[in-house]
Amino acid sequence: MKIIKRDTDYAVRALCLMAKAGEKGKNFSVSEIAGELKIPQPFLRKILQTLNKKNLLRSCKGAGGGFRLSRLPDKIFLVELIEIFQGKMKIIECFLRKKICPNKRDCRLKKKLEEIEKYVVSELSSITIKDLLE
Amino acid sequence: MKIIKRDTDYAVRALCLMAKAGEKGKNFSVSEIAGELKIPQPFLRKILQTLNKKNLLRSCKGAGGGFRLSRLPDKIFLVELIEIFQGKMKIIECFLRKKICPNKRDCRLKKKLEEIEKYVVSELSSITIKDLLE
DNA sequence: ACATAATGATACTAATATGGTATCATTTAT
DNA sequence: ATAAATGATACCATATTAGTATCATTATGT
Repeated sequence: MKIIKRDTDYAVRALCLMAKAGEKGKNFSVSEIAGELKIPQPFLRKILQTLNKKNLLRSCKGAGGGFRLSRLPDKIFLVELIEIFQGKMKIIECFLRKKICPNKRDCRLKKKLEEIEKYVVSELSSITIKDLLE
Repeated sequence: MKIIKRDTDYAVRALCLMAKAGEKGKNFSVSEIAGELKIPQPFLRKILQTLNKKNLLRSCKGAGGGFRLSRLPDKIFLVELIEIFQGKMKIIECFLRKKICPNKRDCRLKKKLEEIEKYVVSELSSITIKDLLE
């Protein structure tokens, strides 16, 4: 079972490319990036538009336009990207949906799952696009 | 994004029911469990058959037959159930698929993701059906 | 002004995974 | 023999994921 979906993956790669080449403020057109990374162009376009809406990129319309990073690579966190494209990770929810566990509040399992989830999120929060470059 | 799928969830609940009621060796028919837990019968049947194939249950055909646990509840691990129905969790794979990361072996990211994955698996391995009962 | 090259918005389609049914064969208790 | 169960397996329905198409808008260069 894969935890990272394709769009998240593509987003990460595109951001890395931009960060790598990144003289400050350089615009990248979708076709430029798609060509380089061999990602289907219109799909990537949708992805970058999403990143733009979420303020991770800034866009410029018109000839010579494109996208550029709106933050430094060390301020773009993996967990953020995952949440944008896949929503928050929920490890817990299902087991507890119909209170399989009789003593609701202080169930050991719930606590343990919450711990795991917190750990994962916090670790993923510590990874940035910059970390992927070096 | 939900990490636990429905069949895993149902499997857990069914096993819990069996463990809870469990005088040693008691058989449960599919319809009995499905009725109790309000799970669609034929779907649950498929799930229990899978558990039987994986030797978590033993089955008995014919009138009065059914399924029973083939292990003590404290020997049935969550992570095992997840892997049966959903395959191994793979956090890493995707980011590294097309070597987004240039220095292949000693990349910090890879190590970190591996760490996270190991932690999650080991923590899930420490949770058993028995833990869900008390 | 106009052609061109880009993104914005959005609707649509294709492929795959998930959730669930149906059915026939086999086994066992009564 | 019959009824009550599982075994095996093929099928169907729905949801999610992956990707395309298209028209509108905006900016640039001539």
